[in-house]
Amino acid sequence: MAVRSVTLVDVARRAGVSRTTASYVLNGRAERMRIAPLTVERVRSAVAELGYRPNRSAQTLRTSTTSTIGVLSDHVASGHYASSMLTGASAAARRADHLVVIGESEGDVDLEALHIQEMLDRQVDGIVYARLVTSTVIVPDSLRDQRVVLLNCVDEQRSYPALLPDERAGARSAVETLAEAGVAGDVWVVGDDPTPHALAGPLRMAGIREALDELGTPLAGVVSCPWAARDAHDAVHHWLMSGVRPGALVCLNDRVAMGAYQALATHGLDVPGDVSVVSFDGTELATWLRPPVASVELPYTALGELAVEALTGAEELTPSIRWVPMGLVPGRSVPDRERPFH
Amino acid sequence: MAVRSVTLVDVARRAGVSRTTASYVLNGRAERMRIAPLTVERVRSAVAELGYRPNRSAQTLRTSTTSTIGVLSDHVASGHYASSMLTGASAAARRADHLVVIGESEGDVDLEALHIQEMLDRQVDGIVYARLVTSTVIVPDSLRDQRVVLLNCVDEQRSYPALLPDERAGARSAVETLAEAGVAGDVWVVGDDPTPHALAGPLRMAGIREALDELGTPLAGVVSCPWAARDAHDAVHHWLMSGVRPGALVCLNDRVAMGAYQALATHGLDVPGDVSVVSFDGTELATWLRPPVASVELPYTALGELAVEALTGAEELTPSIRWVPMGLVPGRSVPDRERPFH
DNA sequence: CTGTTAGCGCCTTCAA
DNA sequence: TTGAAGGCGCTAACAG
Repeated sequence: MAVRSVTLVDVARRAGVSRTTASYVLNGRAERMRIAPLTVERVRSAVAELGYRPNRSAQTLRTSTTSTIGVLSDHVASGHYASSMLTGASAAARRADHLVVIGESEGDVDLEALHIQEMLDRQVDGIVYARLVTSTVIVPDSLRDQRVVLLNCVDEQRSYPALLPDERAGARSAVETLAEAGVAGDVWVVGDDPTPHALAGPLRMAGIREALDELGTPLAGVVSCPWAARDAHDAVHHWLMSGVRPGALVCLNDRVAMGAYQALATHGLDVPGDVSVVSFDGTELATWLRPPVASVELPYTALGELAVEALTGAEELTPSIRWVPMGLVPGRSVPDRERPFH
Repeated sequence: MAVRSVTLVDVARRAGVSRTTASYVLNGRAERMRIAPLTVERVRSAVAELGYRPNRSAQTLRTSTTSTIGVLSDHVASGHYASSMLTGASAAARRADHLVVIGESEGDVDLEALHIQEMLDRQVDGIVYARLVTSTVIVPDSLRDQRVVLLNCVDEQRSYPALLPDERAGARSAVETLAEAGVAGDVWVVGDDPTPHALAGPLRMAGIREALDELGTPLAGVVSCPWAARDAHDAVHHWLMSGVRPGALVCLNDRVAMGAYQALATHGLDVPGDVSVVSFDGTELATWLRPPVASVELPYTALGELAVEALTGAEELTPSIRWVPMGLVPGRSVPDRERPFH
């Protein structure tokens, strides 16, 4: 334990060179300093033989950098699927030889402040400020002048670079999926119920409307309900009671789709035989439904990766919004496209 | 940015004392060093007025401690609900004035080794070695002689402290729930299909058998299937085709319960009217089903908290297994207990 | 290419 | 109580 670890001096001695030379070699300045290849080799071997590892704290004290990225979130690490954002962040960090430290505020501003303080004290090289639900945020003052990237949120003043799921484009691809299957003629939306500060709902609606417009097909109607399985079930059930028989449903998230499925089943309606369904979020739940529902996926992993890449990369950070593409998790909730034989 | 931050010297000067004194005050040695209360006060104010924050790297360089805990996991951060372990870890760390750094190996040993290296380089004060699925592991050699706590796993040699969900007790409470509702007379298990290295299945089965034994009721039977919604549906559907009409199902996890629900619905069986159901894992899925299924919850948050508390606490770490209680997420999948009127 | 020198900010004797 | 001094391990400018 306290075996006094191997230091640069040891390496230098072993390689028969000066500390300076050893340092240069390890910092990739051998070239510039025109150090003999043989010398470089000797240093390298010494490092290997001794199992030398630079002392990060010493390096930090000297350079004020830590090769560490902080990820600050409200609930991202907990409960939900959104934590795959951390997977993306961790992977990207690894690639850049960085490590990720996390801080979950659980929506508590004071807790958040403490985490920020801890991270700044540790001189993280950058901070990802993330939200579980796409929203507009007020970035704490303590983060001013720090390297920050907003993930799944934007600040009112647009003074930070932000990464957001491209919900509009995602919504369009949902509609296109229906169109390709030839069932875009009678499309209903289930779940329109914008939560304050949540941006996804309106964007999804906008994308759906746009796509239908281009197809020259009107939106048949909207069934409003909160984004929860139970509420969706009740709303759709009630709605179906009125005798409507929709051709296709666009559910604004997977839980809503689950509720809709339950109601459709109660009414003896088959998916995709009688009704086609597409959904949003692309959670595992989508694949568990029978049949699995085609769902426009929230690109959490990509968001995490891009945020960390921006922070670890050399490019300057400039205020901007970057829309990250959403993929489509295929399902069997839409009929196979009729393929003309030729 | 490079405004040369406030250092201890500044504080000392401002307080009109020596660096030594300031240091003592900040490290809680004022008492022992018999420093005048007034002096202490002056230092405290100086700290506040200057917004002084000790430089962590300098402290680390000097003390070899970082107030940082590493959490190493295979997939815990990703996709699944298990990430609430990180919430627990983060919260416990915060309470102990520590921060959590994460490393996700994605099941790759080399990647894991790299993360371990990074963490050790940064001199984390302890490491949580975690697994998404309860399993037996081989702890990497590089972790020997480090402060390590195993979370949701054990090593063959039992040479580390380990935290495991108390599956047996959890299973017993599942059966008790059925018994209290008076429906423990015809209990079937759905999902027995032990994955290699996964420990939960056998423990759950054992607990169920024990509890039934004590009730003097035999286990009616077992429907085997992998722990997936689709497989469970198919297995239960097939089984019901044979005409069996079970009184109660213990599903070995929530996805299995979901599949069972689907099959029961197909056969016109009502939950809990015709069949009672209890399940395991306590994921959100359990609450989304109709009716929500009562589920024995995996205590991920508690596991995370306990692991970090063990690491940040003063007590010595000794090899052991600590069984962490599993709560019951209530549902409406079991009839209300008949309450005698009196 | 190399050795020297100077800190980075903090903790911790030691002698005053 | 305090000032001086050493050192944690490393980087980097500078004069050979």
